[in-house]
Amino acid sequence: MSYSLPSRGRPRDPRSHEAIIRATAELVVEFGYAATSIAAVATRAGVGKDTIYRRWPGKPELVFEAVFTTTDYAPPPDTGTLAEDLTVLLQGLVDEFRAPAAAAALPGLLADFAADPGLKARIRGDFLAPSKERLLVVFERAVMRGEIAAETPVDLVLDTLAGAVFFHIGLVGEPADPQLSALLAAVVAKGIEVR
Amino acid sequence: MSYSLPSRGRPRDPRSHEAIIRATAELVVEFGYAATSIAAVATRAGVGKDTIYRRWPGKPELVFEAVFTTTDYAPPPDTGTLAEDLTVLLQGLVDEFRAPAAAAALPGLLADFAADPGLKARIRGDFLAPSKERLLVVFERAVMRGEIAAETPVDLVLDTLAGAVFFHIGLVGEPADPQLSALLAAVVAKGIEVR
Amino acid sequence: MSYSLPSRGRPRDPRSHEAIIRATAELVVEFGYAATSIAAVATRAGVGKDTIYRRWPGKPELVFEAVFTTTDYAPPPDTGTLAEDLTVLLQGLVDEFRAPAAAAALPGLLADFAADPGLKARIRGDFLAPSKERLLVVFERAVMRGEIAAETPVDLVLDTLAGAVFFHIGLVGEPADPQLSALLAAVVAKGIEVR
Amino acid sequence: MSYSLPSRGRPRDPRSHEAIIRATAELVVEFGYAATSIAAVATRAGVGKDTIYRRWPGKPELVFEAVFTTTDYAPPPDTGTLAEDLTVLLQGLVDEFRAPAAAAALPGLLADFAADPGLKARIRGDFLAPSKERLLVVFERAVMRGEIAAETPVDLVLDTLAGAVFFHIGLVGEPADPQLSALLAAVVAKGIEVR
DNA sequence: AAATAATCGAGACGGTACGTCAGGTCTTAAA
DNA sequence: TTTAAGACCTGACGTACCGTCTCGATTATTT
Repeated sequence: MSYSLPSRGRPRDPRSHEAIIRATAELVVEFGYAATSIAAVATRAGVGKDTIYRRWPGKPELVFEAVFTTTDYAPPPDTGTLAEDLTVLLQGLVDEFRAPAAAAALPGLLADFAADPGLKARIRGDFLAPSKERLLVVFERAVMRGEIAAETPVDLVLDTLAGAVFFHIGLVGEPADPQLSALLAAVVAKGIEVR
Repeated sequence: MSYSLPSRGRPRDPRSHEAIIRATAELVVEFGYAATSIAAVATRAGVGKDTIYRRWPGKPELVFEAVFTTTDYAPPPDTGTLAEDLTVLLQGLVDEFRAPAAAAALPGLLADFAADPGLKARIRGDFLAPSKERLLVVFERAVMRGEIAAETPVDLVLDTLAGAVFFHIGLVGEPADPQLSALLAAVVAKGIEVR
Repeated sequence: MSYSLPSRGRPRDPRSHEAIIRATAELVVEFGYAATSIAAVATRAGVGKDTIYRRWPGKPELVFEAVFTTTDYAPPPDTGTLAEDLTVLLQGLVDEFRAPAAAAALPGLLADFAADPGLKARIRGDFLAPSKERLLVVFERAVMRGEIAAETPVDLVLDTLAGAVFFHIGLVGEPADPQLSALLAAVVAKGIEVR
Repeated sequence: MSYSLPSRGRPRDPRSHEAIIRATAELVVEFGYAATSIAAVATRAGVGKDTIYRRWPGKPELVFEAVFTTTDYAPPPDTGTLAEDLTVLLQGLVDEFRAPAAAAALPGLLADFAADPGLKARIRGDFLAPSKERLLVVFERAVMRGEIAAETPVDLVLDTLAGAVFFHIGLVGEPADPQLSALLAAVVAKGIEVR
């Protein structure tokens, strides 16, 4: 996610970018999303505030990038059954939501995205896009195996999976349950299977 | 949810209480959760700020009460099948989440609750308690009918249902789909049925 | 200085009056004039705020009475010479200004009196009246002794004496100088003597 | 009186400084010292509150600077006699105390300075310093002329003059008497003269 | 080499909201 | 009618962030 592209003049220092991202992630973990101010990020990164605003429109976009840099380019799971594929996929979501920075940032971050009309449209794109691609492949294979119908609503299933994990982990703050992914995957898989 | 109970001295004016609640709900609908300030609520309610702080510890608690005064004491559905019971129950959640004030407040409200350790513990209690009671009854009947196992995890199912609706409606902002409740209920019901 | 006179119903409890005066004097000494609030006085006196407002119009009047209850009905000095009479009179002023409660209250008290048109007119009356009476007698005797002219401006001399003591003691906070009264009296006496 | 001296970053806008000073002086004249709030100053000056707090620690320091910007660098009077020198000097004090802003601000200002231990020490320095320098020169000349003793207590005389004027003009609010300076100067001069 | 231009850290700028506190009035039940 | 208690509205307090701006200085590209 990049936000500008100048050409002449002094080029932007990439070390600033990195320092800002790191400072943001640290502060979010230490103090939470709401208590993380741009000014504090600038101070910790040893950077001027403008250097931040020059690169990101605001806190939501900055924190999003700082927290989700570990964009997983993991290949879609292919275990042979829908339930196990979903388990792997869900475990990825769980891991993502349970990462310290993400866990600390997600509720406030999603709230800020939802509150801004321009950002709201990007929740599905920015937050869920990687998972959706993998889910699509998983579904394709499941359709070919005859496990689910071709018209199974991907978005709704994805919202359900993400919503369940977000609510269970991010909001309610349930302790880590190693069987969560398998349990949820089993329910959903069985729920959408044709027979 | 009440926050005080004095006895001597001038009693608190219930009209202030009501005016504050109404003003809060209006402002949340008009400007959103984040842009609703205590001072603005006080002004619109024709009330001093202290009168608000005397009754509620802060914005989250105030908005929660203002938005969820319509605590539904609806009886648990009893249609005869789990899927239909869940459909009714889910429709209640959808209606609740789609109410103007709730839709405007929920993301920010849940974020503020999640950010405060003291409030986080109350998300399950305050937000989900009514639904959980009804779901428990629905599950009891389903167990008696032999549709689901006795040990079906109520909390996880509830988090899934609420999370799905919150993500789909509240965050992503999908347009109203009259079949959403039925679809989701069918998937989950089938997913947790014993056979 | 009394501010009200009811007649029917429950009579006012004189112990409240005393408790309020004492609490006021204590708080002024402990925290200063500005930091002494009516609410704090009420709490320490074990009294409701209205009981205070029913007897005094506001903080300035209350503190004035609390701090200057020791209204000195001392007779005018009569030592035989103007300089010595003035020394005694001045020592009275110095003692009054150096009393803990008065020292703590005077600057703020005079400021509040000066800021209110209604009270400003009473500075000369309430604060300086007792001293003026005694100074008048002292002057009469000095005139008869031929030390000063008959038309010596009493008010101006009194303002000078009071102003000097207030500035030196109350504002600048000079440490106690036992010779201050004599020194100042000598200067002024010599300054206004006819020869 | 300056309160900060940074070097890096955007320099402070001198127009803000000027606008704040002017707004302060205006408000003090219009509404009095106590009724002049920092917020009101900020609004009238078209300035944020922080811009004020960045330059002055609080209202007393701000008002002091706003009211006494006309620091008189007038040379010490040199008329040939102590009494006339004092008359000129006193007339300067009278003019200063009778200036609209000063008259409106002085009682409250001095009270706030006296109430704060840190500021109290500065009354003699900030308020009286210019007059003291001139009085010292006047006294030196008077000593050389043999009018007064070398050890005449400058501070006490200054407190007396300032206190007299402050009490007579500032507190009691006596109307303008063109002969006041001469009268007071005559008394004090005669009072401290050696013969 | 000189001019142009965008960057950098720093921090001032006008706003807005925060949560607390004081002032002075009003309202209860009890005396 | 007073009392203690305490709620009420108003408005000021001093702090913290917001996102923009202005400074001198630095580092590129363009002339």
